[in-house]
Amino acid sequence: MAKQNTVFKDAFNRCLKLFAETSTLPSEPELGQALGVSRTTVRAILTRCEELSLIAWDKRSKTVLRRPEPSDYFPTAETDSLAERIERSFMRRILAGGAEPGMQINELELAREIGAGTTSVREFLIRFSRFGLIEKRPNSHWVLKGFTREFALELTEVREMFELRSAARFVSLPDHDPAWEELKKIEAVHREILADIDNRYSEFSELDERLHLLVHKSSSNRFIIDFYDVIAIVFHYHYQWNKANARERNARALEEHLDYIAALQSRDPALADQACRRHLKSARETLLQSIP
Amino acid sequence: MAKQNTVFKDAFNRCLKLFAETSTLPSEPELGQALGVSRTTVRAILTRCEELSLIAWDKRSKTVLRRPEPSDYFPTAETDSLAERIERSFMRRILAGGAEPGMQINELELAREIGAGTTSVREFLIRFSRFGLIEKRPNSHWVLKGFTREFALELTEVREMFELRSAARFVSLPDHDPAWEELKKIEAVHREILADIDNRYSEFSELDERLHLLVHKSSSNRFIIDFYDVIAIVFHYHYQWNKANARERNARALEEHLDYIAALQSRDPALADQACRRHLKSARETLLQSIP
DNA sequence: GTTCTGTCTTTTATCTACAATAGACAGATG
DNA sequence: CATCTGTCTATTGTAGATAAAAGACAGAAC
Repeated sequence: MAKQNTVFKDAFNRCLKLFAETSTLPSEPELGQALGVSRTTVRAILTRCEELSLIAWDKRSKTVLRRPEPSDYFPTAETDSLAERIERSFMRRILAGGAEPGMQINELELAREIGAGTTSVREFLIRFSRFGLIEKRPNSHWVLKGFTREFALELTEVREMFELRSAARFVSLPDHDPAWEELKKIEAVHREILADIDNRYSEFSELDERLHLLVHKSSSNRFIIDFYDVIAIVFHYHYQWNKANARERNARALEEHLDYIAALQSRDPALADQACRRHLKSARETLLQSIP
Repeated sequence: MAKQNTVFKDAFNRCLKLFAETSTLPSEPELGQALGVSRTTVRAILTRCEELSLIAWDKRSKTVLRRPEPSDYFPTAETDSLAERIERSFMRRILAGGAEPGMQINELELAREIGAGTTSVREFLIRFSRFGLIEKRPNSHWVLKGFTREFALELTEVREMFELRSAARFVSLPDHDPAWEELKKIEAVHREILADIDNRYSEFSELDERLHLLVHKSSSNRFIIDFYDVIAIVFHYHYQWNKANARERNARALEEHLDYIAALQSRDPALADQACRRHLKSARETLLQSIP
């Protein structure tokens, strides 16, 4: 195989969901727009729909013939891009399987294990190297630096610098900036989750990312915003493997977030700075606790 | 060709220079150590030396037969790794040739122009993307974001945060830290260059990198240290294409460096902070002046 | 005349293959 | 017995090939 057709399969699945709403489909360019793919892919989707007798298609007329059934969809395992699969496999490997710092990483072995070509794995490692967890020895292997205490401290040091700076920028945003609107929405979701914390505490992870990314974005600095990727991936996988006391931890973090949000909304730099520091401090402690 | 033998060629050239000093060569492992290559490469070098009648080689005895001549060396053009060649070509292209922001970057075209395979170019672009000058549209082209005023401002904002933090860390380094020794050496070179500024002003660029990297390293933070790569590459190429008033600019910067160095040596955090700010401010202005 | 479709070309994503390089091991040498 | 050399194997760096996806263009349809 040269290229996986995951774009096609994923867009196909998303397209079937559209059928629930309308009986006639829009034009090819419009569909492409809606699904975020090119016309070439749209036509491939339509062709397949026709083959499955899901639609009747003749030039501009496209009529839905029947509701899609579960068996019409591609299995979700096939809709993930190769890069996503590699990332997941790799993270599982280095987080779950005893990954001692200093361990060597072998491209070929990794590729075989994941079932991908070496090129893809290699490109993944290059992209991943900016997270500071691995390092290349030229003409030789990669070295795993490990998710250690030092790593967490270095990460949070930069994170704190960046977020404090971003928060300071945030409070001085003009009133009409859409960030205020988004902040309100985020606040509302916080209250919803807190009201039903026992059932919904696990939604915190996603919300956390949404709030902090919003703050970082107000820095208008590509390096600060890009760095948030590092934070996001670390916390994302961190939440996945450290579930001890998740309910209480998340409840407390939600409260801190609400303080932080209120401080931002006050437009008072000193208040925002304080609230930001408080929250970052406890976020750091939480992260450090999970590291042996 | 599968892999360029630039490691061999470069090590071969460096090996010939060793001949000037000794008439008998050390063992293979020792040579490998000295040249920073594996034994396999050492043996390839020795084999070639033997072919050229440069040495007599029988097991452990390796005697130099004659001085190497210029024609024995590989041309320097062949000793650069492919990655270096790609970087240079690419930088020339986007800095010299009218590189408007928003321009599309074509992997295949770039590869043909540089005379490399697409894989290498692709990997270069992935690595390079962390410098914030290009961005990928998945399944489609790269977009050049351009060396703009905003870029320079965003870069310097982060640089200033990082360097101030590093300088603060520097003054609290223990007395026996080797950084103090290196700082002294750097100071001495500054004075040497200033004493003969008319002839040696162009050596400033390299010295600048040496000093700032030393400061950044004292942060002991991989993210701060890694970010210095971004600064270094920008200033490196910046110096190459903005030579107007280079003599005066560099002379002034050298003086500022000396103040900065003295402030660091004073171990006084407030003094260091001040001197650092002053120098960073003028470095930023210099950079901005060169952007239209 | 604008937007759509049919067709074709270009470019990316990925795999496979192979030379360069690193590295391992056993026997040789001092 | 420690270090070196001869030999062999494993892994990386790079090119080339190919299917998927993007996108360009002309003529058709509204």
